[in-house]
Amino acid sequence: MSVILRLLTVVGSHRKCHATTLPPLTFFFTRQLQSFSSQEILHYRLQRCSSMAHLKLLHAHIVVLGLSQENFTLGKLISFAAVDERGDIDYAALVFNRIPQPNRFMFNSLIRGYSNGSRGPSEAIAMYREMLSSGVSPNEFTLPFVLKACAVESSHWLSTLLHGHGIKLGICSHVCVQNALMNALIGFRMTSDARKLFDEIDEKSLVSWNSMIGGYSRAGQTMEAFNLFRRMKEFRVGPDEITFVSLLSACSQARDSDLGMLVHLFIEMTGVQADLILRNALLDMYGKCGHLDSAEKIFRQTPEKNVISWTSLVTAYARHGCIKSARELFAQMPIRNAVSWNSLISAYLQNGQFGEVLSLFEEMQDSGFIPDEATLATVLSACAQIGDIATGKRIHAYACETNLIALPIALANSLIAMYAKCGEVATALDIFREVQCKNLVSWNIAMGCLALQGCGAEAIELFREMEALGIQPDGITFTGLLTACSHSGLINLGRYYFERMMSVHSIPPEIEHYACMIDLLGRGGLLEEAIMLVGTMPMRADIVIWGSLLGACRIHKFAEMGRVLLKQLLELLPHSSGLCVLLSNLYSEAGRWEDRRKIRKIMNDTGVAKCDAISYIEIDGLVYEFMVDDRRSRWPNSIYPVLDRLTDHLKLEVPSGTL
DNA sequence: TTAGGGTTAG
Repeated sequence: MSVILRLLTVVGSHRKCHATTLPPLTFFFTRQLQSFSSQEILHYRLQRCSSMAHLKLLHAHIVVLGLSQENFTLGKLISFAAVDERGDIDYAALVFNRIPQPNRFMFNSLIRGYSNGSRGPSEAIAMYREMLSSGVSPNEFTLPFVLKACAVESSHWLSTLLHGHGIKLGICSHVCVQNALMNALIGFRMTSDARKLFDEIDEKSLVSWNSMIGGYSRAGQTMEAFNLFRRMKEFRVGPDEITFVSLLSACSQARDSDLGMLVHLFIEMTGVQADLILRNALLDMYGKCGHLDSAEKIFRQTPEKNVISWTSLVTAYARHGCIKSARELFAQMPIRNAVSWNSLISAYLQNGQFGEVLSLFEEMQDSGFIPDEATLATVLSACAQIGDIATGKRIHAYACETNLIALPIALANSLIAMYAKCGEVATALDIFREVQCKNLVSWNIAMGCLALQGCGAEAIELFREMEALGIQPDGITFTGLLTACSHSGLINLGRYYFERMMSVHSIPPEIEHYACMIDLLGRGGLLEEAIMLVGTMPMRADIVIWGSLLGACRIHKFAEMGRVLLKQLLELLPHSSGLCVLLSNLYSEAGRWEDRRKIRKIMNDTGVAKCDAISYIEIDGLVYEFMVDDRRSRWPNSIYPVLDRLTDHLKLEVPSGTL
């Protein structure tokens, strides 16, 4: 039968080309064809369908042959339109909606199509509901697709309900249903529950192993992923290319090139076919781990690269300081998408080239690419850094236009940060209050920004609100809270929260928490307590800590203590420009010009350069960049008298020695 | 009578 069916294609093509003069062999098979019904031939052609145009032609045949009521035939038609990547789900739905009593196969095809689609999986769930209300019973083919839709929609309660349906229908023992339930839990980040389910699967398939290894990889649990990989051997299950992709992804996230290289070796030893996805995963692993030569080698050896191959290498260059190479490679890309643009744009953000971020954003739109949430969040971050509130507001308006119902939480958080850092604290708080599904990041941003803007009391109030709502804080929350205490001079409250952070919330203090506390104590004149705290730190004090301490010495006129501290530190960190500048300033204030000259000479001789601090100001929608003593001719002369007046005003307001 | 699940870039 299959031989004859294969030959049918030959007959079909001959009919097109040689309608009048068929060769004798083809003529023989044409006679054989007569033994098949028109319906059988149609089914065969539907199975071999190659495009929507082809499908529509076959649909016309169905109508002409009077088979419009044949559910089996229509099922095949719907299946192609709904499921095949060359299909059209709307066409499938159109046909489906004209069928008086659609069967289970048709429902399953549409649910599968919707769960794979880019328009969102809610239609898959709606179709499942319609299936139930039509009295059509789901089977083991139905549940995996609805569960997939649930995982994307984050409908944990719905997946629990479906689990119940599965038990009632007696299909939960099917390995595909179990894998789908496990994958839903992985999607909800309930990795340990997924593992329990995995352990309960009697006859695990390769997909079960790959799903769980992939789950650990996505959760950043690298060791668990590798432990499970080792156990595959005990169960006599051989890995495939998908197993290796998940393992490499785990290595990339952990920046563990040793493990990654072992996986590479294993791939070569097992002789698994390295397809494009696996090559891309290898490229990404080497790129993220900073092995640019190996990443380039894989890139060169990949014959048919896709946009992911190119973007992975652009990202690798950008993240390892080769921004010029990243830009050049980006220019050579034969195909780009929003992710490629975002990769380059965020590279400039990380590099502190905020003006370049904004011009690339313009270029991206001029090239016809639609910015997505990640683009907007990156550009908002640049706006926040340079105080470009005008562009920030334009992005806000754009985001509201394109997200008619609600702003995605990550974007809302970026907006809160942008407004707060640009000084519009009230607008930032309005957005924060309006966001329905705030996450911990939202609270941390709002609190941190209030603290930095000097609104310490408001930040502390926000923390109390958080506690009252039962939201568990993290280390970042406490950095904001302690900064708020420090900037408001609330020494006792700072001590209280620093202690509670460990005793109540079990959060071990990191170096930034110590820095806040030392700053708080130093500003309060409690130098001795601050120095003692440095002594109790489980990690080495960094330049920020010493800077806080030295700053306190300057404010409180402990000049001699500062100089002793600094000279000792300079022996430990001779190339620290920050320390050299601090010492130089201390000598200037004490009028010790010769010592100041010496330290400046050391800086010049040893190549310790003072980093130029760039400031930005936005006036009437234009962002101006300037440095200390910056008298470049492009600024209007009228700016200088204003700056001088501001400096005089500050000198009157701020205690001497702090300016 | 039709068929299914797991993987890569910002």
